[in-house]
Amino acid sequence: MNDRPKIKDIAVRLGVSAATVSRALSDSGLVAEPTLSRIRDLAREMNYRPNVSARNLRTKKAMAVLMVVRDVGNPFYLEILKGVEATARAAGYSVLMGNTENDSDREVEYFDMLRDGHADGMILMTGKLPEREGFLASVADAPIVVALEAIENAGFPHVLIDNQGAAQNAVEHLIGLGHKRIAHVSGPVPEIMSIHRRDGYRKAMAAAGLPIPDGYEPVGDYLLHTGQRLCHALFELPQPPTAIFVANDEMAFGVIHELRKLGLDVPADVSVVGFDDLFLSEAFYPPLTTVSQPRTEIGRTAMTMLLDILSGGLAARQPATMPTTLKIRGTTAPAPK
Amino acid sequence: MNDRPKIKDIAVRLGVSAATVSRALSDSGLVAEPTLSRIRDLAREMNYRPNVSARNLRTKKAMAVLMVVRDVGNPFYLEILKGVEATARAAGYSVLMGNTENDSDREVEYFDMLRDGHADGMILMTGKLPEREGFLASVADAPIVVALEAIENAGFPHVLIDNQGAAQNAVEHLIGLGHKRIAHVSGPVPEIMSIHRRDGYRKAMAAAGLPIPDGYEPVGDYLLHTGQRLCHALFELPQPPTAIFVANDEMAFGVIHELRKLGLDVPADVSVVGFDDLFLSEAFYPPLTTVSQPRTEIGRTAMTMLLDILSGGLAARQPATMPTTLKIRGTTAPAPK
DNA sequence: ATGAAAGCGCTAACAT
DNA sequence: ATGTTAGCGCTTTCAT
Repeated sequence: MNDRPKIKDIAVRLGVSAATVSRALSDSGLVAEPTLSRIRDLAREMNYRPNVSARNLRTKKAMAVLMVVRDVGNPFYLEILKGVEATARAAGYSVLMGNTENDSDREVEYFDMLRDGHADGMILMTGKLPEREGFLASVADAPIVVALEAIENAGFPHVLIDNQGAAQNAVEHLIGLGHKRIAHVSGPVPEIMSIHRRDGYRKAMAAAGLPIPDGYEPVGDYLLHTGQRLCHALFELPQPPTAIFVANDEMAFGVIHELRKLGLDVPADVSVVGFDDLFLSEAFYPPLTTVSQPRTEIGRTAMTMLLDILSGGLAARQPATMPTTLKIRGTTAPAPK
Repeated sequence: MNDRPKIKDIAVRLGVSAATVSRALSDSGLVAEPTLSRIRDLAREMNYRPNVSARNLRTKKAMAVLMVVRDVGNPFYLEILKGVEATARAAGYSVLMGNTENDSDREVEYFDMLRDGHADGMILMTGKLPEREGFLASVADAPIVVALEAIENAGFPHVLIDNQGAAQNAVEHLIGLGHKRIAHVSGPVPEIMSIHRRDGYRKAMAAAGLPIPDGYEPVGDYLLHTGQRLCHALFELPQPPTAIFVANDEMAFGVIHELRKLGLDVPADVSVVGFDDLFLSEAFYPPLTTVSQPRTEIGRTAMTMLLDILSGGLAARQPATMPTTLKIRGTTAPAPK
């Protein structure tokens, strides 16, 4: 296992030069037929694999891209990864996963991996840049595509969904069902994605002339147990809601779980809408009404953009916006009397 | 971004040799104090990062390990990844994710990544080796740790759970509740993990003197919709079960979803036990009774073993067996009259 | 304690 | 169409 053959071994055994072997193995079309086959055959026979470090050093490419997310633990990212991976593989790139856990140091680390040649480009899905002065300037011309989240004023190409529109649409569905007291469990709010979804909620409420009472917009963090906690708080208000629009499915599961503990029926007493459409959302009970995003497609698009940049193309300056659909399932029903 | 400083840049600016810079930056303890600090300061100031390809080429190490799973789409692996990653990072290694989707070609590809220097070692979680003659021999002495699944006759160190014992325990719980007609939705059955879980089921049934009627052991593949399909088939049998032990949570969700469609109540009409304890299993309705595995711990242990091998240590020859616990929640109840 | 020089395995000019 | 040569950026003998 450890005595890996190198190009020179093949060259010596065949009485040709290392360069010829290299050329033959890289489909350069510069090696003539008797030699070509002999080299390829022997390479296969010897189970030859080019040493990536040597090649990368020479070509200054890693043929790898970095996909950085804020939490690998969130299955939501997995399908995006699949889209990214499929597209990357087809182009001969491999994909490295980066996990920041919202830690600024780790964010920096992944940017460093770009600089030290670990990867050639990056798909960033953590709505922020490391908090260091001058950081933005130092990476402004790096091959980076931002997906799902937005990084403003950086000039990076983006792949987005219309969070505000989708949220508004979801809340309108609730309003159409006759709900008046609709609360919103939001994401971490300084972040753009959370703000957009909340804006959509507010816009729908305003358009319908519905008030947003104090305490109707608790701020969450996309985690299951936070959904539980915030739901509990909501029902200690003097006027609890009859419907809740939750910023993601994971928290929505927590909300529904807590509702059940409180003895409330979903959707008879309280309607719930989520956002993401996780693979379990339909099998959940009741099947979750939620906003579905084309995740694989998002991954594919982001990677395609990145490949474009990597091959010298100029990336689109306006973001690609992917369509969402509201999946109306079992957690929403007409408002109780 | 593209004009990355190299060791020589630092050396020139400081009037020292490249070798000294390299030594200073690698904590070799061979550089004296006035120089040492000057080098380190300048390196930081210039934001220097050693080029990994050059370093790896020279040292013949990648400082990376490969974690290969059969389906990145399964959230089950994410927590294991977290354990692996934490341990790896602490030792200065990064972790690459490999996804085989049960495709033999892709399996080979990841083994190749070991040979071409992409990674130094591998944590394998796909209960099988690529089907090529002589393959086992060709990788027998590679730094590989097998986790969750077993690869027999290969001499690789393993991190396992007692699948059979845990399964048996789960079924005994059902039996203790008075169930007689207990079915088992298994995993893909030529594979050892699936077989062990099924053996546990059979053992418990045999010990209680309970028969396993025809059709009571449908073979699945760990996927949600397969759980649905197999559950449906189970209830077309002349004597349907009153309890089902399902080989993983994902299929268990499908089973429960289907049960509901069939108008059957869980757990009043049918009890269900899963295996895995996914992060959503408790928030599911009813909260899923299931076998919980120490996932993070499994990842940590596997990576620790791999580090040990990588640093020249001899790996334990007998597998590390991690404890499981049966979480009794809301999907199991006494057998209906 | 530091420098000089060699070389990891590969690819890409530049010859021929 | 193939060989020769140089060098990617780093670490590591071997000198001094």
